[in-house]
Amino acid sequence: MAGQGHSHEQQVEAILQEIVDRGGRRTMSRQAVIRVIVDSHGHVSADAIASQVKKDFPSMDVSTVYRTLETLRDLDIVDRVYFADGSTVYHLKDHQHHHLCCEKCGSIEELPITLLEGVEDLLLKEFGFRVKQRPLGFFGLCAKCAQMP
Amino acid sequence: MAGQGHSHEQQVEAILQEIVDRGGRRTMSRQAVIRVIVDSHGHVSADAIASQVKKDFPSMDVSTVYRTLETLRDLDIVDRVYFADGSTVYHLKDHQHHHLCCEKCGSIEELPITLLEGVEDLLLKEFGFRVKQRPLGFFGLCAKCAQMP
DNA sequence: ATAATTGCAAAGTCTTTGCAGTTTG
DNA sequence: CAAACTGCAAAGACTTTGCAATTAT
Repeated sequence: MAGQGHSHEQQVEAILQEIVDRGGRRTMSRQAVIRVIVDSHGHVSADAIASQVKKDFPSMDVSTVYRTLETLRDLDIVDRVYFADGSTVYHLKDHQHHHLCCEKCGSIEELPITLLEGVEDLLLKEFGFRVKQRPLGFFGLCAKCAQMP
Repeated sequence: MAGQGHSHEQQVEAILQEIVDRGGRRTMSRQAVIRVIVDSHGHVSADAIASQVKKDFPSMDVSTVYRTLETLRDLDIVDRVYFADGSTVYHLKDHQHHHLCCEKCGSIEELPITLLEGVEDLLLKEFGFRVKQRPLGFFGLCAKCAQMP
């Protein structure tokens, strides 16, 4: 499994290893994509990954990024999240959390996935609805931007 | 189908009137689109609106649906919501609520928008983050589907 | 060797836009 | 009549896919 509190380098390594273990192959493209995801603290768009990777491998095509992303999702290593503002980001699955997304400065702060546990319990007790845990993005103004109008 | 027909009729009328009041024009296309939104209990995709409307007005183009939707959003009558499963729906703004979306049977249940007030207060007090109210969709299994596995 | 993977080009969604003709006020 | 609105076609953003060439094992 992907390592917990180790260096990013090791984490990339662990994920590549997991791909290999499951019959996939170790390639530069995959390494590059995984590196960006790991480095990015857990929330990047496909496009951001592509541009980032192209700095080192200009020949890399977006389709390869999407295919790598698909592979990582199939392996349950990466999760695709659709935010309430319509944007789409990818992040490591062992790094689940909600987000505070500032609409003004674009900053993204992470929040424990447990934040909504109370609400989820209520939905179960009250409606019998079993929520499937999904990282959510709350949009609004961060502390800084809320102060200076 | 004809149960609430009349009150819906009036609601459509009111919205058309509001468009006119603000300088817009009363057209059949708009009336048809608005009718579908009003009838649909508050959550329809652009595509669903288009197919619905085309039953009566086969010549209606999707672009007109999108433009009408844009107009209604500009007038703050309709809201566009991006759900966490990647789907996009439109609903009347005066009818704000969260949703319980069953991944199995596709049912959508409405919840008071106040559901997350506690969480929002916490985010404000704890992080100084001012959440902009947005209807969210919680995905999972509804009571019925949760029982029969 | 041989099966997985990639780059490229093309296609598929969903949504928006330019334009010329039509309709509303 | 003038401005607003519509249909149609085309384009744009984002994502997926077919295929021949490349690469990892």
